[in-house]
Amino acid sequence: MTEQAISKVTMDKLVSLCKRRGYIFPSSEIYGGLGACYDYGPLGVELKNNVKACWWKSVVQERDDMVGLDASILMHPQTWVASGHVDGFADPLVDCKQCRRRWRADDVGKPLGAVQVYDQVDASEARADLLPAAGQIVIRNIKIDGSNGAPQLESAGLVAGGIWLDRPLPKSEVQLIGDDFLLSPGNILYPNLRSYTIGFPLPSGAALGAQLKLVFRNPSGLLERVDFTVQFSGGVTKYEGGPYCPDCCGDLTEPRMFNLMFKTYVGAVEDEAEVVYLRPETAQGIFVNFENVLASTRRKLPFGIAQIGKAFRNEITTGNFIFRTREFEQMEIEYFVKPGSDDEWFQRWVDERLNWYVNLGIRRENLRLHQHAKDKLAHYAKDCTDIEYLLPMGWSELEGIANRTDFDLRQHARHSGKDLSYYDEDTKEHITPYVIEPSAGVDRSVLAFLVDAYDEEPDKDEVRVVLRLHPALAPIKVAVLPLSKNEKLLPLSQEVYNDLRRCWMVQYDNAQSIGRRYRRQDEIGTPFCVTIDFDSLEDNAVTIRERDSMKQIRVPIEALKPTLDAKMCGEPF
RNA sequence: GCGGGAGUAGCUCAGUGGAAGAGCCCCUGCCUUCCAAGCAGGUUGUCGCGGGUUCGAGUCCCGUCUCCCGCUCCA
Repeated sequence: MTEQAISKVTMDKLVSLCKRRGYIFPSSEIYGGLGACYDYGPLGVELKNNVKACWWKSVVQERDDMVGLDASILMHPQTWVASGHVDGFADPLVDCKQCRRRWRADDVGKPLGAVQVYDQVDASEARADLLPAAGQIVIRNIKIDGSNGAPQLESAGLVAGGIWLDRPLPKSEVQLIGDDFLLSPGNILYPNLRSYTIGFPLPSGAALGAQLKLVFRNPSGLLERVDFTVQFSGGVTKYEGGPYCPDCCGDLTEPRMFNLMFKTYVGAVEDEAEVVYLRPETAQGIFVNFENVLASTRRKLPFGIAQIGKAFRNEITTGNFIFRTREFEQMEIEYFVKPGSDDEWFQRWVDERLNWYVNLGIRRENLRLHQHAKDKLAHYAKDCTDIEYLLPMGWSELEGIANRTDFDLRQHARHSGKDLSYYDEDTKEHITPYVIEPSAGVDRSVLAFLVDAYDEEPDKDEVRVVLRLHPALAPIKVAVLPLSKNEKLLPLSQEVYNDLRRCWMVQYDNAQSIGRRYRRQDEIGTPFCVTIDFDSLEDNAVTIRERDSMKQIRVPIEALKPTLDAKMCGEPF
């Protein structure tokens, strides 16, 4: 069922439906659009508001330990210095000239340093005990520039070369895997005070002055490359610099800076005005208000602050409809806990948040948790688990739950000079709380709810398209449909419509055939249709038709509201 | 930014240098009866933009803009 359902929905179909029915439009479309910006149409804004309302209800209204906040988008510029965004949120990027892949300059490693080539190695210096263990360095290749080195490499001579790494690597993590000419168990690893020399036989054809490339995997699993010139006198060779493409070891372009924070100016005269940023995350608005909330609401640990709001990131690469946009909306919680209880609360929030999606109708098998490897964590995080959804283009992150430790509060205390500690009355001491941050994307959630709800089923020669949205999320809860446009049905239909619309978003539609109107409501996800027919004029009863099963029940008009209410709260149809 | 794809009706798309089209959608009318029904009508186009070639360009050439997908990161 799942595989089938997923295979039915494609981004193209969904994008088309969204535009056709008024969920989501490309931004500024009459001017040709603006990349990666979208506008929520009449139905989209309802869905999005419902998603936010369900979240707010779940994490604020129904909890004792949470309060809300709505901080401004523009904040004091120092905020972003303290948070690390000014320094750390500008990505220098490089492109590989060979394979065209793009990398963060940080990720491609730093130059290895000098290379020495020896003309002779005394076998007694071999330190086989240092060759070892877990696989981190892999020497994969050595080439002679300007030729396809292979023929010359077949008869490796007795001469040995060495690579001198400026960055020493732990011995226990060093492994030389020599499945080609380069390495054999006899290869030599010289430990040095601050570096290693890895010995290897030079190809016999490598003449004095030959240009060599050494390519190997570094501890992160990325390729690194050293270019050097053979000098049999034992001297230090020329070092070509780097780094190189971690994927193919091709040459990279110069790093280019991309600032991921949108800048703007406070003050009407631009060149005298102060630079401020559009916030790249809502979280900092919570941290800077920690003391205000604490003082005004008399909270005790553990407690949390929830916020929904726009955030802006000048992404280099956007795309995938509303999944990755430069302007987006977040639903964030900063949940403050006593240090030591952070691991437990972290897990509780992961469970809590996962259940939220499931309770709103997303199939569990289309969700998964992804725990970040410790060495991939952001600088502020001790732990991080993503909630991922199986979108048509693959598993994609909807929400990240991070253990941010006390990093943010300490940073803001330091930069602002204010005391952001919490007085623990149990232990009579001041502590800086740890914080668990469940941070969800509104737009991504909307997309996931739409994708998961989208269904097609055969209907004679046609296909019935249904958005099986949870009633709490559906933009229109009820459609009121007179069976025909006959005037006699009008007064009662209007009466029912006007009564219901005081409770829910209701649509009135008398155009075209009843079947067509049902299908239209199915396609926009309306869970219930109420039909007024000629019998209604006599018996004061109407028909409720349910979206998913297309089943119908007849109820007295006076029982209509409570019946619909019960059905929307999950009573079986 | 690099690579690929695409711009023709609200949507999906066809269109061979010679009158801008189809299906769906939408709207109006008829119908006393329940799942995109039928019948009769109807609206909707700077063919992305600007040049050029040509008697004639949606079609060929050049330029340009925009959007989509992938590559990095993240909500």
